[in-house]
Parts: sequence; structure tokens; C-alpha cells
Amino acid sequence: MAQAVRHDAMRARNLALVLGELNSSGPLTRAALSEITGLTKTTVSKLVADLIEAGLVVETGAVRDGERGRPGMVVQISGAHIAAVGLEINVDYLAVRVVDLSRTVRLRRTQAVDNRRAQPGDVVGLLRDLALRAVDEAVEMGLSVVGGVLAVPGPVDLVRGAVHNAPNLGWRDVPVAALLELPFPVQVENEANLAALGELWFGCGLSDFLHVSGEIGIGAGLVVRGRLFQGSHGFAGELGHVVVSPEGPACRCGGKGCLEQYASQDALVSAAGGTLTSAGDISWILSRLEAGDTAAVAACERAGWALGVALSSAINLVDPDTIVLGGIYGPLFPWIGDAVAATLTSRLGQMRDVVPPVVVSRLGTEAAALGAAGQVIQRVIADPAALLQN
Amino acid sequence: MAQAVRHDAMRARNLALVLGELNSSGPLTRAALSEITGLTKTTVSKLVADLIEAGLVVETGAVRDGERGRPGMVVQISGAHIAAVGLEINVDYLAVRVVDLSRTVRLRRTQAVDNRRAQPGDVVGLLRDLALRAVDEAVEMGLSVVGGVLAVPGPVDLVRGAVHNAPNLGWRDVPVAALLELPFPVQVENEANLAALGELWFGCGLSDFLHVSGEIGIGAGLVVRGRLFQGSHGFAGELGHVVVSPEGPACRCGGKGCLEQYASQDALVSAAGGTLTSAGDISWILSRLEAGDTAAVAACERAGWALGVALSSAINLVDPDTIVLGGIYGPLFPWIGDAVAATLTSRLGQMRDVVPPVVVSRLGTEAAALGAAGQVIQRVIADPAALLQN
DNA sequence: CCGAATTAGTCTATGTTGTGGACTAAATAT
DNA sequence: ATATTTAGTCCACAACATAGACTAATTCGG
Repeated sequence: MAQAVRHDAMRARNLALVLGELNSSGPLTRAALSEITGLTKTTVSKLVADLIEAGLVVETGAVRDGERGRPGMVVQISGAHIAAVGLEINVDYLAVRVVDLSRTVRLRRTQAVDNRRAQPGDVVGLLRDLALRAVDEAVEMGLSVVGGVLAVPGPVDLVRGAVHNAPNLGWRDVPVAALLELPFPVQVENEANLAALGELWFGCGLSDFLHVSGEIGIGAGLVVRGRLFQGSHGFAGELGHVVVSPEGPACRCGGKGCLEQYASQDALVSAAGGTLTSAGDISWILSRLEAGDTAAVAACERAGWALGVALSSAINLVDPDTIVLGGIYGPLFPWIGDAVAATLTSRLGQMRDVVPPVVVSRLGTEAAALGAAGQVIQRVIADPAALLQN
Repeated sequence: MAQAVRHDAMRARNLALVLGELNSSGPLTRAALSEITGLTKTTVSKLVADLIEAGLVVETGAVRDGERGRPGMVVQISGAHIAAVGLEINVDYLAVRVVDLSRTVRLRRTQAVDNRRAQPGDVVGLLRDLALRAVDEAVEMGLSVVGGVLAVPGPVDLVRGAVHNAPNLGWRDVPVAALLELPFPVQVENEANLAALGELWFGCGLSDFLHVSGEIGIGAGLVVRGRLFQGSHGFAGELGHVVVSPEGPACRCGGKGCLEQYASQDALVSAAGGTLTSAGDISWILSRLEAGDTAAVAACERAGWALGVALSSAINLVDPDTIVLGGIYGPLFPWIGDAVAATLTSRLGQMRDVVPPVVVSRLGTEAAALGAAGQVIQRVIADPAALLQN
């Protein structure tokens, strides 16, 4: 619930206000910060001094803007000291990213594995090794890792830091956060949600969108005014099980005609005439598409139509500003994008002045791990006072 | 954006904290408030004194709880001075409700009209008369009306206070808030959203649910942790146009197989064998159901199935804790509730530990107008300092 | 090249607000 | 009747932001 506001909370909020403004509006002088925030120059100076002392902010020299008057000293968020790790466990790879406070990616490590049959303990062990080596390298760069977030493909128990149910990994109720035993706090989140946040902080610069993650399953993350919508239990965004056709093919969720039966990676491959062994990899279908194979093209159009049907329900329910297609839909966009947009226009165009545009994500498989690291950074920027106390 | 926190903002937040606690946890002594909020007894006393002076709170005598020690003076939110009006324009009635700060309904006025063919100006004029008479009566009760909210059946332009598009009224782009010319600020909101808020503040006491408003159209309002989810443009919750069957009957929205084609009032009546003239009134179908008419019962089961299909998409997307059926689904619940719940269980039961329970709303057509008034009250409780300044 | 104007940032006195502990008030327990 | 306990008030104090004076560093105009 809401908490009492004492003097320290007042200061904490103003620190966050200044740091947040530097984050969103880039390098600024104290005078500019004072004008934007409405705080006096005196107060801004004191707040900035605290942030500089904590290493969150640096002075980067005077502005020479040709204006008359004394030039201001520009301050900006410092990427030199604070860092966060983003971790990802997926079906066929593990990923670690280290991002500094200025949201610069300092380290990328990806390791191909096959987690379909692996034991959770083994997978977590591999990821820990990967993460610890990354942290060592970060320390050598002078960075201090303040926390991490782990992306997993499936619904998550946010409070326990456990994977609730990841069907593609074959995991059920695995307390990954505790198993990882890393030397900093680690939160666990759903991959699709984190991919949406990755798009928010490292992607196209939008702050209102529904990000669709096409993978083995299909997930989505909704960002409204720069914030992730999680629903009542944190399970929001299960686009893959939105109904496309109520008496369609049976789905592993128990339903019938869910979007996953039409537009998931496996559904696409088999619709294009591929075998089960060619599933798990998008390159096969991409090569067929580039060769102009009609079955593959038709499969994409049908998947695009189904995605459009599911998205029209989603748009009616959650009213996103833009649709961002990510995951496998990134490389497939040239063959799928138009079908999605056409379906949306035909189903929504009459009611709405503007049908949400459908755009492509350029982050690819990096989105979730970047979003994971970005979430830690976001927490620091939203509450720098928590860090100052140490 | 976030704003600078000065001393006055600190006080404003602590006032809101105390008033909010009185609102959620009922009558309390200053000592109890101090313990709950974490503020010192001194501070709580000063804040409570300000709230009493403003007439928002009253002392209601000492507690005799049999404990030793000096008994505390209980304070509680006062309904004696501040009031809000909830207004509703619907297809076949106008409604006004006056609610005081303690969320007691002080006045109910409903007027049956037929707005299908009426001009916006005439309808608004009637509503203004109704509202002004209600305000006069409120003043006689010693109440001062601080604001109002108007519920309209259709998407709304929140900033302009205009009806965007209300197909059942035949309205397009009508600036109702300005036309009303009432002596206090009036906001306009979608009927389905306000009905959900009505359920939150005057209904079953839940704070996490998806409220379905069955009327001529079908809308929904999502409440997460006591807050309404509105989406990026305020158009969220258009459950009526969620896809039930992608190649189903054409809908007036331009889509095919939308929920409204299966479960709206008109769809139910014609599925039960009624004529168009018997639409617009639920009593006809209710009498058939009570008489055990098989066509009517089958129509309800089919509507319940369709509602279940649409809700299973909604649950996958927004993860509500509970489904509350309101509007016409209230009286129809005995014939429709089981079909909805059964469809949800069969489509979601395998993936989820708990399928959101389906419950009935008991507010009926009052929900939206009460939610409208409640929203004004909510704003006062969330920021009492704004009122203290006058 | 020098003084006036202009803008950046710091310093000092002040005001508002919450805190902590002493104090008064009003009840129950012994 | 006295001790104990709890409620609420009073007062000195601390934390923080403010307002305006002050110093610093630049451009403009002669």
C-alpha cells in the first residue's frame, strides 16, 4: 500500500525525478533540470551532487551553445559503475547480457544448448557458469552488478521467483531464482513480457504497444505509457491461447482453435510441408520462402490471418497503440506482416478511426535478455535512493 | 509526468494516506491510524485536525472496548458535507445518483425515455434538468456537490469529454460534457468501465475482476488491484467485438463472428424466437425462460458458450482474478452462468491451477451511475488536499 | 579591449513539515 | 486509592526545499 512520506521519502522522490529526467531527456545542465522539474537551482545542485558522489551521474563538460551568459556544466547518467545482468533460459539457447546504467550493452554471451530433455539443475548450472564469467568480466571493466532478472519461456510465480509451468522446457514449479545462487538478487519473469520491455528500452522508441513474441509458443507483452501490464497474477499476455476458431484443432492447453495451432513455429513448419524434425528452427522455412515456395508462402498468409484474428480480439480488449511483431515474426515479417495488417483493417477499420499499425521488431532473440537487464536498470533509476544507502 | 515533491506535496500525500486508511479500514482512532500509517501520533493528530476542519472527517465518540487505558476518540469519513453526482445516458433511460463521501447513496432518480431517435441536445437537456433538481435536493440535505461523471454507452474521448461513437444512440463525436453546462466539472466515461467501478465500490467487495456489462452492446471493465485498466487510448474492454468465430455472422463493426452476434440482448431475443420489437427489453425473454421455453433456454446456453469463448481469450490476455457478470446477465445468470463457467473450465482448466470463478453482479442497471459518482468520491479521497485549498 | 548584460551555479537565512520524547488525560487493574 | 496502561497534545529539533543575494563565466556592443 501507499506509504507515509517523510523527509527522506521526499528526497528519494526528488532524486528519482532528477535521475529520471536525465534518463529520458539526455544530458542536461543543472539549470535545465531546475526548469524542467520545477525544483530550485539550489535543490537540483544538492541532488546532483549526491548522484555524482554515488557514481550514478557524471559531469561531462561545459556546453558551448553560442548563447550569451555563463555556460552550464552538463551532467548525464554515468555508465561507468552500475551494471545489471539479463539472463535467459530458452529451449535452444542460454543468454547473458550485461547492461550499464546508461543502457549501453557491455557484454553479450549466448550459448546454444538443447534444453528440451535437460534437467533443470543442469541447465541452471550452465547458466550460472555463464553468468559468473560475465560478472567477472564486468568487474574487470570497473562495473558493479546490482541485480539480475531471468527470462523464462512460460508463466512465472513472481513472488517465489519460480517457473510455474514451462511446457517447452518440460519444467513445472521450478524455483530457478533460488537454484541460481548468484551473488546478487535475481528476479524471474516471463520471456514475452521481458521481450516487450526490451523493445521499450532498446528498440524502436515507442512507449505504448503490444509486443508479440513468436517462438515455440506465442506470447505477448503489453506496454502502456512505458509500463508493463501484468494482470492480476502476472499471467497476462498469453496471446497464443486466444481463440481463433472455437472448434478448430485441439491445443495442448485443452482448448480448441487457439492461435498457437495456426501461427506458432511448429504450426508454420508443418503447414509449409515440413517434418517435425525441421521444427525448432526458423531457417528451414525462411529458405523455402526466399525460394518462392508456394506452400510456405500460403502457410505464412494463413498464419498472418490467424494472428490478425487473435490480435483484433486483443486490440478490442486492451487497446494498444501499436502492434510490434518480434521473435520469429521478425524474419518472417515480409511474408506475414501484410496479412496481419489486412486482417486487422478488415475487422476493425469500420469502428475505429485508426487501426493500430503493425511494425517489426529488430531486436530478434536478444529482446528478452535485454529487457531483463533493462528492468534492473529501470528499478535503479526509479529509486536511486535505495542504492545511496549502501 | 512525475512532479517535484515539496513540503506541500508531502503533506498532501500524508493527508491522502490518512483519509485513504479511514476509507478502506473504516472508523479508527488517531492512535490506530498512527500505527497503521507509520506516522507519529503528533503528525496524525495534525492531519486529522485539518481533515475535520475541512468537513471530510468527523469524530464519532470514544471507543469502549474494555481494554485498559484511556479510550480513543474514533474518527471516520463524514458523509455530511461532500457529495458527487453520477449521471448516465442510456438507450432507454436517464439516471442520476448522488453519493456522499462515505459512499452512501443519498438520492436516486431514473427517468425512462427512448433515446434511439432523439437528438443529443434534447437528451442532454433532459439530463441537465434531472441533475439540477437532484443537486437542489442535495443542497437541502446540507451537501455540496464537488463534481460529476457521466456514463455513456460507447467509447469516449476522455480529454475532450466527448462521446466518440455511441452506435446505439446514433451519436458521433458529441461533446456532452460541455453541452451539459452543470455548475461543477463533469467527466465523461464509458458505461462499461464505470459499471466495473460501481461493482468495485458498491458491489461484492472484490478488487480484482473483469466486469461484463451485457446491454444492447457488450462491454467490459477490468479492475486490477482496485484500479481500472483503460488501455492506451481509453478504449479497452470492448468485449463485444472479441472474436468468437472468425467466419461467423457479420457484425456492425465490420468484423465477423463477434461476441455481440451471439450474446447481446438483440441476439438473444432473436435466437429465442422473438421479433425485433421485443428487443430492447429483457423481460420478454425472462418470462419465456421462467415458463421453461426450450428455445429461450437453448438461446441462453448458446450465448453462455459464446461468452465463455470470448472470456477465455480475455482471461488469457488480461489475467483477471474473477469474472463478474452484470447488466442483462444479472437476471439471466441462472440460465447462462453454468454454460459460461463450463466453457471456461473446458478451455482453460488444463493450463491453469485455478480457472477464474464466474459470479453475478447484484447492482443491475445501477452499476454505471454509481461507479460514476464513486469515481468523483475516489478522486477526493485520493487527493483531499486539492479540496482543502478552497 | 573593456564594461554591460546575461546565464550558471553557490551560499545563507527562512519556512514548512515530520520526529521523538516529555507531558497530560482518562480509562482499568489491584 | 494507587499503579498501570493507553490516547492524545506540547515543544524542541532535524530534514528538506525555497527565495533571493551573491559569485562565476560567458557574449554583446562600443
